[in-house]
Amino acid sequence: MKNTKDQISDILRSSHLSVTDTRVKILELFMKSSGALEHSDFEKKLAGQAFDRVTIYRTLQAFIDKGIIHKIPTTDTSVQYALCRSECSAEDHHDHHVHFKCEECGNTLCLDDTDIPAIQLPKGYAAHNIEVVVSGVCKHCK
Amino acid sequence: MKNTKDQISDILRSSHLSVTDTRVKILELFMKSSGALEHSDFEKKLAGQAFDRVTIYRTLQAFIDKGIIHKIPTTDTSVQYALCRSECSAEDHHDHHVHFKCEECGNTLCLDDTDIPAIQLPKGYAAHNIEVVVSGVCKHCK
DNA sequence: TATTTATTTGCAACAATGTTGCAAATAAAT
DNA sequence: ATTTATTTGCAACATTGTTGCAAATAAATA
Repeated sequence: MKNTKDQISDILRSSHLSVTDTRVKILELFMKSSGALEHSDFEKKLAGQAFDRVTIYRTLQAFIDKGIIHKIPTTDTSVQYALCRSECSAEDHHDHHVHFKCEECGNTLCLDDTDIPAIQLPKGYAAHNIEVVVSGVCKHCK
Repeated sequence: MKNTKDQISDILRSSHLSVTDTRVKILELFMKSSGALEHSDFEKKLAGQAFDRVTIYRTLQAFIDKGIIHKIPTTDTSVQYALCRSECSAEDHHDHHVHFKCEECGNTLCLDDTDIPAIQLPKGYAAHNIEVVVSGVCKHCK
């Protein structure tokens, strides 16, 4: 049974990313978090510690590129990020789960076991990807 | 058969909004457009004409508040807006349709007649609203 | 382990986007 | 036509995201 630091190093190395303090720290925060995180969460959580804003942007983008995290759509200007399940890779994502945004606690969760239903599009439309975001009240807030 | 200007005045008046140049112009652009629009589209389309950036922000917010337009979720920082169907009001929205983003032309469309399927959430979760955004290739680009 | 090479970081500077208060302008009500 | 309420434009500011480049760090090699 490996500790978290080793797990994180493994993830980074298998994605061909150097193991650096910022990347380890950001992955740790993702693993500790129950829900999705956005850029400003990292600025807050890492405040005081010497992590540059720009480095956080670049780290999140690198994680996206490597298929370590994925984005969740929102109706505001924030961008929500969540860890991909272990089966995801840069080439082949299968985040085919529903996202849930709780109106009470504000948290956004991946419902990993809730499948996205098939959708019958009008004639002439080809679907490559389907995003579903449900909002409501989560089980912790009800 | 009413002309567009009269239709627009009616929409504004029935939403208890004064009929002003900016509001009429922005509603016209929505009605002319085949797809969703974002803030920067208005800055571009209205460039040269004397419409303030702040006024555009406030106009879009007012239209949201009154149920004239709705937002469409995205994975970037843009905010997409589209006209609500006539049946929508400030109190009662029924945008229960699927949104489609074409990867070719970049346009985002409301598929007004494509219903959102029921989703079986895990025990303890209550759904209030469901957003579905499909990306792929639209019928004009295929 | 020491050195070289490749990658990553932090900084500065900038661009784009969004917000607020307030006086002037305009629309609606009287 | 005048009063009242609403909306607008401006200025100023806050937040968010981007780029180039030199210094720092990690990985690869000897």
